[in-house]
Amino acid sequence: MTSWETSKSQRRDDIVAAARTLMRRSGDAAFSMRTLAEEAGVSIATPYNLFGSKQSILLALLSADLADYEAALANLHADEIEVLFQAVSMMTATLRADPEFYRNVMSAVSRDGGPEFRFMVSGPRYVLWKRLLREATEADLLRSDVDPDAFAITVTQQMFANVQNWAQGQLSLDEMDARMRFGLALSLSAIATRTSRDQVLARQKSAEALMQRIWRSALASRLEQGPLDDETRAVLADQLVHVENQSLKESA
Amino acid sequence: MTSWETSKSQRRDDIVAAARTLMRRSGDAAFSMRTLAEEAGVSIATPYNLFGSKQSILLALLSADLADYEAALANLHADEIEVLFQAVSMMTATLRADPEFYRNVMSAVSRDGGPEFRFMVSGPRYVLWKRLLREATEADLLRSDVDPDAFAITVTQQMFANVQNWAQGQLSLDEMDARMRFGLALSLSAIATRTSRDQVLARQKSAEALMQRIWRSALASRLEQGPLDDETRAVLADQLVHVENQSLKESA
DNA sequence: TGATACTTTATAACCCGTTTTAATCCATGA
DNA sequence: TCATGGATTAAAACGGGTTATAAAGTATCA
Repeated sequence: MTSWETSKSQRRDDIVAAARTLMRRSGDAAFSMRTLAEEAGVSIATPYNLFGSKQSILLALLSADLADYEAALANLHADEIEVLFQAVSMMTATLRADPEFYRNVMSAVSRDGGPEFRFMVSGPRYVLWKRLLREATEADLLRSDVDPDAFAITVTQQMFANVQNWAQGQLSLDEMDARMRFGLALSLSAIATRTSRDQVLARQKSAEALMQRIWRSALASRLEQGPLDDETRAVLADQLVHVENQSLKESA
Repeated sequence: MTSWETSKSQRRDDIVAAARTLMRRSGDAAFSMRTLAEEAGVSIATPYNLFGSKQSILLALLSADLADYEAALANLHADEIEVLFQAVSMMTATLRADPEFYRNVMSAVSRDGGPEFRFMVSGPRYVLWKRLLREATEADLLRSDVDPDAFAITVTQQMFANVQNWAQGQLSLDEMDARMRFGLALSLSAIATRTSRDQVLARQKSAEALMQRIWRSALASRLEQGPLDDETRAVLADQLVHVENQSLKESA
């Protein structure tokens, strides 16, 4: 590596570090390319020379963490069905470790998020889930009479949609976790074998109970803020989905 | 309605019509608030006075068509499981009637798409699906031992994610349709009753075959463009998901 | 050391969505 | 007919992402 290249990669690192700082400090509101350049001690043109665009910079932030996530996932020791649910747990744990940061990065990236975003974030995850599901099938815990690609796509899409919904403030982290578990268990229960059926159904029931508990407590805290007018009550009754969303908006 | 109010609603209509024209003419690239104002023969400030923001205008475009969709859905006569799949067909048909328009509007709206978007587009659809699923349950075509809210959320989320993926250019309309059918059938098969099990499984198999056919033809057309280098081949092998996406990008 | 080649810099510009300001229009009611 | 008052207008401005330009800087090689 020539000295030019080191100073270039140094600058890249500076910019990514500055982006992290800004994102963590006060969200994507404070994250303009001009403030980023200032924070990194660099001119406004440099980030464009080195990264090309704002979303590339944000993608660089995500990529590092996602690599950590996958590495940790490789070290799990459990039966092949449990690993699937642990993958969910780890995703939630990753997000919970620094929620504002991830929320800001993910929603910022997916706002502009062209195909690049999908390709870099969703793509690798699809490969990962496909592998996990194949391993479960090989262990005779999932039936093999359903197209593995189709199944993996469905599952991955569900996970991804949930994370995105969380990032956009439509779900609490807890509800995201519960939805992912429920959706996963539901899908799995459609192709579970005799060996794994009970295990999967138990997972499904527990995720279901978790969701119900979350809804009840969201509703309760909504009631504490004051009585419901009729319109709000109707919305809540029909659209429990939005309970979290609304309390989130009001607290913002 | 006073004469002021008629001229106001006239202006609203002009603006929405101009937005339709611009969207259909050349996509969201041509859709700036300044060109919109010009097209509508109105000052830049007026759209803000009447609608408040760009996304409100786009939402107004979507809302009318979604209302049509739901109205048409109310007139279906089929057994309660078939209606679910017909709802998918009708969604696809709606989008196919004017793909560029819907793609542009949806991706533009969901790009800026704050919670408003979700609330107005996804919310009513959730209510709709929940009703359809309840009717199927009451007809003893779905088991009732799974929380209907949780189930409806999962299904709606899947449908919505698929439409969004299509709007963002990651899926062909055909693949979106196939994915929706497959995901729906898979979820239903987890809670199908003895009466409906065969029907649902047949749907699942046919959607699966549909997806495979789409992948094969996408791969074939990709091969016609020239031989695959190793890297591309690896991506395609592991990530069939992106076949459509890539050919879409290249043809753009 | 000095010339070369490449990068970064400063700066201005462009278009975007949005907001603000004061001026202007014009239907309404006296 | 004319004053009133709300709606629309023109125009400028703000901060945003991004790009273009020429000047300044700096590592490499002769």
